[in-house]
Amino acid sequence: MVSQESCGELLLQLSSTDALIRTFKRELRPGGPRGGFALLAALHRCGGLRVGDLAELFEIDVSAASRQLADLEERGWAERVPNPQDRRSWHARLTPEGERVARERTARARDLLAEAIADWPEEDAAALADLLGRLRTSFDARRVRVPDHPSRTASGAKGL
Amino acid sequence: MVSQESCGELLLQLSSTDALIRTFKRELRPGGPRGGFALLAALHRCGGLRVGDLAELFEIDVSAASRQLADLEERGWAERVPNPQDRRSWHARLTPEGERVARERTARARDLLAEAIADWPEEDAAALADLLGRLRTSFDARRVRVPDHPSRTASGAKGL
DNA sequence: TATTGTTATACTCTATAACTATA
DNA sequence: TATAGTTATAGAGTATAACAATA
Repeated sequence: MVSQESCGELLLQLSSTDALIRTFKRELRPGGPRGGFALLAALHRCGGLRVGDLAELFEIDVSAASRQLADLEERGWAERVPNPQDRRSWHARLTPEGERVARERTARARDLLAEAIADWPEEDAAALADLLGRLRTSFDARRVRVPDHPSRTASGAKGL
Repeated sequence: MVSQESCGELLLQLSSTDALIRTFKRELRPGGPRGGFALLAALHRCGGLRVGDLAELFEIDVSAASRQLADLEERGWAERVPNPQDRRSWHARLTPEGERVARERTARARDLLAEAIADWPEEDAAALADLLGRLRTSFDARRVRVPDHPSRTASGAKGL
């Protein structure tokens, strides 16, 4: 059980992290396309994903995921391949050029982060990543228990 | 020094946290106004703040902060009081009704978070809050070293 | 009838630029 | 001339709703 004080403090830091992420994204933007970079990274990491998977991964509506994927296709970075098991859906995957861009962009983001926490001990960075992962897991579990979002069934990939 | 692997993993978890925060905000929205809740909480916590302080706190442009504050004023939750030392700026503060709303909304957010991490040990929640705070500090320090954003001088309140 | 996905539309939020007022 | 803030405008991103196709 977590005390009210700790929850309040964590809430505060999450708000601060929201601002941090916004700035991080903004600084990552110049010199490259912005919309759908997160999708690009997910496809780079996970390989073939359906539109519904992407929507669930980023907790956005399917329509938003569809639009972002279309954007990646227009840039020649992603393509849809037919899904023989279910012809309603497709598997989205990166083109070779998309893979190249994904690698380049991911490296830039990682370097930006590395620069900021250069003086951190290794174990702190690992601990933060671990705790954030568990926070996401706890939140996803809560949403399943409270079925206010019937459109989200929490069936698929969650890791990113 | 943090390894490339840890940085990559942390980057991944930050992306996931971005999605988490988006959902958290969305679930907090119904039953109340959305825009500017973060400002409301900041004013509730810090008391009188200038528009520039708010912009810096949330890493948004002054114009965005100005607009959000105007929104709070229209709802009767905030007001500007003159600053005798510098008549260009004002101190924004909450009205009694604004204080009430801020308390109610903060409590709801805290409960939502508390529900999600109910089975966490106290020390993990505290550790996560601490690490997120240090992440923000590290990022702010980096931005000062690399003066690409002359409009941000990193002089004021930073805690939220 | 339920599910997967697309498109059209409206809304929220932010950045940029031009502007006013004060230091 | 520099700083604090406001307003107008444009852009990015998301949600809602209506729709088509398949299971």
